[in-house]
Amino acid sequence: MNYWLFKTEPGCFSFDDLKARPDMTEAWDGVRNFQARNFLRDTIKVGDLVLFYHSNIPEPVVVGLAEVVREGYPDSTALDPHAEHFDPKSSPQNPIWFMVDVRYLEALPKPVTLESIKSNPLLTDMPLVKRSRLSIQPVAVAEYQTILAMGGVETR
DNA sequence: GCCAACGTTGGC
DNA sequence: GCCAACGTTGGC
Repeated sequence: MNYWLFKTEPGCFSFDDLKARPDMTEAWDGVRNFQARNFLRDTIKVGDLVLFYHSNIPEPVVVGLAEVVREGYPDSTALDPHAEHFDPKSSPQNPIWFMVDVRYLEALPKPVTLESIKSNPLLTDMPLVKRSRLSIQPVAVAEYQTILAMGGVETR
């Protein structure tokens, strides 16, 4: 079991969008960064838990939790010439880009802002804090638990 | 909307 | 294989 932080721009695909369509597939397309791709293709497994993060807004924030329900498979938008993120170097025989499917779990009672993450000494090693632009990031167990506690989630 | 950080591309 | 140019991300 591993923990992750997935970034999205809520104007593009928000946590509420995921909640509204819990059985949706192919939602997580368009990741075009090799490090993130490697996580999607090789490391992320069914049952892994995801912190859902909204970026590129006035107050960036972790809004909720999701669960991986399908492991890495080829990103169809890379193969579609009409898609925004089409990559001509990708092909069905040799797909370059991958995505996973996630399912809505729950919203954090108290969303955890980037500001509060940055000011927590327990979280200084997170890629998020080190100003990485990585859109798919691993999260340590202790970091995950810290953020859940900050978010007001009762740990069982 | 600005701009710093940083990943990618391509000329050499 | 270096590195300058360029494009994108994302906080502010």
